[in-house]
Amino acid sequence: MGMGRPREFDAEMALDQAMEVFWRHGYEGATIAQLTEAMGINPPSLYACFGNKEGLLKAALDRYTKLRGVWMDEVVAAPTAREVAERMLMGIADKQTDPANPPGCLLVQGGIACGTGSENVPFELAARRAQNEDQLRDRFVRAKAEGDLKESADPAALARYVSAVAVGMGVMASSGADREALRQVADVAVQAVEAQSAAEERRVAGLRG
Amino acid sequence: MGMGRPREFDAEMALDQAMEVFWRHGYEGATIAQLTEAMGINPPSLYACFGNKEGLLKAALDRYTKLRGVWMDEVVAAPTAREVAERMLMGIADKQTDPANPPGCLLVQGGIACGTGSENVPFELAARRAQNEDQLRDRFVRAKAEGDLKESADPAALARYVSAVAVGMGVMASSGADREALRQVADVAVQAVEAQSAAEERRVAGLRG
DNA sequence: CCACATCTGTAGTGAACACTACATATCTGG
DNA sequence: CCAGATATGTAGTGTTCACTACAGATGTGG
Repeated sequence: MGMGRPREFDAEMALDQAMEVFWRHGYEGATIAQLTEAMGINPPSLYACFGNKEGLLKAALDRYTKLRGVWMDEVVAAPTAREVAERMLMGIADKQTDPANPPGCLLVQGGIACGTGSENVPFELAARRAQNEDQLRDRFVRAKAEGDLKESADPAALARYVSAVAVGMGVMASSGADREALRQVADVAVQAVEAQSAAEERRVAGLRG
Repeated sequence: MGMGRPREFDAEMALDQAMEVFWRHGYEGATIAQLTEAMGINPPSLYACFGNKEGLLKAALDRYTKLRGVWMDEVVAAPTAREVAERMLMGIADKQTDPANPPGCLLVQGGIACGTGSENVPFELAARRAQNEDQLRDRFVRAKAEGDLKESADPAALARYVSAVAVGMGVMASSGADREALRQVADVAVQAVEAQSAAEERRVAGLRG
């Protein structure tokens, strides 16, 4: 038996376009008409390929987090917790104001609150944000074990903190904050992580005695 | 001429109910049916009183920011920049997890991204968030003038930073973070403000020389 | 008690929404 | 070249949306 007519569009390219629509308008604000037009296909092709609107969102999120995961790996490869935070937040300041993309972060813009029938969309986004937080926490646990973070540091709290700042920056970016403003936020934010570093602790202790 | 039939509902009580619906479902996710049911009125009463859905949102935001403004006044009344940040972020940790309200912050939950026809809703929310940020900035300008913040401190950047953390905490709260988790974030965040204090600078300088 | 003005409840309005039936087109395996 | 399988484009489907026409109710000023 034959394997049927092949699809005439590139699913990944179409996903990139869908991602941008969700990114700009959010899940509920994005309409199937906008999505299909951006993807260059008709509704039946969309539904045959992705199931429904929520399936399309999940596929777009998979692609987004996959691309982002490569970058996050570079972030946590930084030698110290302080530099991890700096790379992460400075990188976010740049990425969230990159004119090649809609402002902000898809994991925030996608939908913080949704109406009846889409309640699990915010959960879905939260789960993806939590993955980033877990990756940061693991890195900070290592930093503490290595003596990079001081003994009293709480890796989970630090990871939550960096995550929270990242999300806050995303919201500010989507409401018009420019790159310089976000970098200033990142710069201040990093100082809280620095305050947890063992090197900083030793520096002050050395001055003291 | 007569002044017509008096309205049979309390506009402020109705607004409180509408506020909660917007808070929980966002602007686009909230339907007129949900709003009218929560407010205990019928659509014509809503439209006669508030114009349209967006007018109702603005009225709810006015009420929200008015109540919040009282609290913000207490926050900026703290004696030092560090304590301003601490009161603000610790208070937010508590308020955003208060079971009496939906989790998170209306100024974030209301709508970060919206569809065609509601583009100004995110702007409206951003403008209200900016008011808080301005109030913080003014307070930090004063703190710098008073010698509370060190000479190299940037009050605008600090205010943006505290605002960003507050927003990030709001998103985390709405996706299930509990009070203790938010307090940990606030605790770390405050340390960045502390690092900008003149007292901290003097303490380190005193140790050095 | 009457003219007028405003509110309220019922019952819709057209538009936009996510989604799909169906006929047609294009492939593979035999 | 045919049968089965999958994709595509056209043209809808029913539902839900924000919003309102209208008639009756309830107030004030004369």
